[in-house]
Amino acid sequence: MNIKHNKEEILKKGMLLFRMNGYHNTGTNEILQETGISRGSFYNFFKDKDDFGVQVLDYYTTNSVNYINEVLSKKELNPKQRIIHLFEIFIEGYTKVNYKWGCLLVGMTQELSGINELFKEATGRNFEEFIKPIAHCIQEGQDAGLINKDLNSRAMALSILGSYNGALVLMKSGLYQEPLDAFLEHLKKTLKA
Amino acid sequence: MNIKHNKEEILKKGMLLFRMNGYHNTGTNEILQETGISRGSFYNFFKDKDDFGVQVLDYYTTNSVNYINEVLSKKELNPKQRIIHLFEIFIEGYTKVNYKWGCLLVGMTQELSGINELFKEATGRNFEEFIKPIAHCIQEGQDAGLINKDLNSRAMALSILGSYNGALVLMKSGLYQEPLDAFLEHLKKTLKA
DNA sequence: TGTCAATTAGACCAATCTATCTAGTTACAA
DNA sequence: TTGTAACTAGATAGATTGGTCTAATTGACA
Repeated sequence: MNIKHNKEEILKKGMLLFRMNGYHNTGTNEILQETGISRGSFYNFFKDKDDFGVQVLDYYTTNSVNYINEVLSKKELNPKQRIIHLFEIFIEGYTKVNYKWGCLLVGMTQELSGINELFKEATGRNFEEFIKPIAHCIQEGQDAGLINKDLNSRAMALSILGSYNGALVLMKSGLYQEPLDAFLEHLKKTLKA
Repeated sequence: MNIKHNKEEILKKGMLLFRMNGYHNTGTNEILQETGISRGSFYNFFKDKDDFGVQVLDYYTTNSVNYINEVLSKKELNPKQRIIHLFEIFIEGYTKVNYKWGCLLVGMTQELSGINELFKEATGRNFEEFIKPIAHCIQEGQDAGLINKDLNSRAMALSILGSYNGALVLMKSGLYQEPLDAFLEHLKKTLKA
């Protein structure tokens, strides 16, 4: 009696494992064991581990960006409030899992972009997907006079996303909540009209 | 004819390898080959690979912080100018190696802090060493009225260091110079009196 | 029903991983 | 000179790695 699996559940589990334990530190055996899939099936779905890694990353970004779009389209808040709300939600999530997780995209960038062109292409492309909706919402805020125009919307999105990622790294390093609070303060100041 | 090695040259080479290729992606064999040291010597100097990793990280931080202290004590610049100058120098360095490197401390945090208590202790402790001199210089600038007091010096240092680290991640992901420029803009605005 | 491609199972493989172990060498102090 | 501890060399080990291979099974469609 063979068991059928679909790609998405494998990608989801891989996302979890890579995010918690890192790419090189997660073996294919662990993936097989955790998903209950057989080796043959895995290599039927994915060319190799790198191919799987890239697909996991794309899956992560797709889901994250969908969520971002959802939050950033809440009509009961103005554009500036939406941005702040978005990062408050994200940070609350990390607090709830005791600061043990990180952003998969940051992790993969750090671990792989320097040594593997396939992943470098993927991380750059995926970051662009994150930047787009944030820059768009900032632009809205700027047009409405709610957010200053010291930087154009893309540069401001880059600066904010960068600060956020850096705060997550500091959090994970053992500084916990403090850098996250500092980031939120910084964010509010950055957006000030 | 046995060859004598000293710990520092091994640490230096390990630093280079971990920084370029990551911790899990660098095997002990590669370390032995690159340093020319024998397996026996390596395990005479270091308890195991993790012990080596932590010592490499400490070595990296000690050197970096020494350099930071040097730059931040240049009397021909005022405290605010020194901070800006510091990050401009760092960024110039990354530009020169074609954005291929990253901060070892960020890399080790991302790869190891979530799964290894030894490294979590080390990364937190090492980040504190980076924060100290920066916060100190900010405090000087605030006392002199050159830097605003929207945040206390430590929180501002956290925010800046976080933003810087995040910008390096974006750089490495394939966005190259753009996030670095956005960071420098942000830095100047953050410090504005 | 018969056919065929997609999928699954898991044994197997070569390469690589970290770490240990023994034997030999060196430096230095008594 | 001898004793001792630090250091070096490199063979070896056992576990684990990513990936391949063959055979069996499945599902969809002719």
